[in-house]
Amino acid sequence: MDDTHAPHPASETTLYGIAELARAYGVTQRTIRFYESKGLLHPQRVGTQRVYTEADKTRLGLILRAKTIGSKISEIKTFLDLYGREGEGRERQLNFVIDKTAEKIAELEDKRDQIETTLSELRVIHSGAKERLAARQPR
Amino acid sequence: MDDTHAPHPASETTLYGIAELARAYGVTQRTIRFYESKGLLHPQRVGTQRVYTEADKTRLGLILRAKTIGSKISEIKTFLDLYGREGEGRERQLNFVIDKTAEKIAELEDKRDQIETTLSELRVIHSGAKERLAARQPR
DNA sequence: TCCCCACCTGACGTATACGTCAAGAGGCTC
DNA sequence: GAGCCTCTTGACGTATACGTCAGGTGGGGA
Repeated sequence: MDDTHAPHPASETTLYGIAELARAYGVTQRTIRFYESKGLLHPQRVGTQRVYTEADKTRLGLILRAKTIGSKISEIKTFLDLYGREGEGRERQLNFVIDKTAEKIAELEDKRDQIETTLSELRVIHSGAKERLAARQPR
Repeated sequence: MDDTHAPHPASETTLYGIAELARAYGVTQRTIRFYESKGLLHPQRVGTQRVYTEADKTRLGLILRAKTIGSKISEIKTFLDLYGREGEGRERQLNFVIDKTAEKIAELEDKRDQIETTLSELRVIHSGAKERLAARQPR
């Protein structure tokens, strides 16, 4: 019965070292430690070493996605809270979640629209340049 | 015939001072000068004072939009070149424009998709919280 | 003419997001 | 048990994007 270290099933109890996690997302270990220092991650420890669960991994994924869509790290903290705090039924909490999500939604919709505008402009430039190139080389 | 300073038509020859331009976009004069120092703007001068044309204003608008969708200033420079360089027919230029626009388009489409993903998640959280709040207050 | 106002150019300060050593500890292997 | 590898915690360095003085200039208005 030597299945104590079976790594394949990637079940809910799979654990990761910092190096694995870093490779999984293409970030450095320094980055992961930095996020922890900012209160975004709270891995367990085995002695001094950090051990990450599947949930931690998911959380890091959310952090990185939040970053690429333009959130600052200080904002990401409350952002993550929204994902985690749904369950809380206290009225103040609910109102907080409702307000903050509405705010974020409006913000992201605006950003998406600006991206769409830019996209259509870039497509015009792109196809225009292609046509002009084709015109120079009739065959 | 004292129409030498008619400011209303906002025609193509309307000129702006740095203060007006700053107010128009809600940025500081420092920011505008900073962008100039990075080669993003090239206003005319009257003595030492900067004078901006309608084209300069449009350009600043593009810069700010590029910023909000996540471009770094060093990237914005080549980005602006794409908008201006369409006319150039030299083959290398055309290929450069085609490649760079394709690159940017792919990048922005990816970012837009991540925003859409986040938006739907936030909408779920938002309406979920609203329902739960309604359930606590039957009337 | 004096003064204020808006503008100018450095130059240094600041917040964010990490990168990069330095120095040390625990575990594996030969 | 010596070397090597991976991980750890500081601590300082760096790039970006401005903010914030300090000190100076030119044009009006009272």
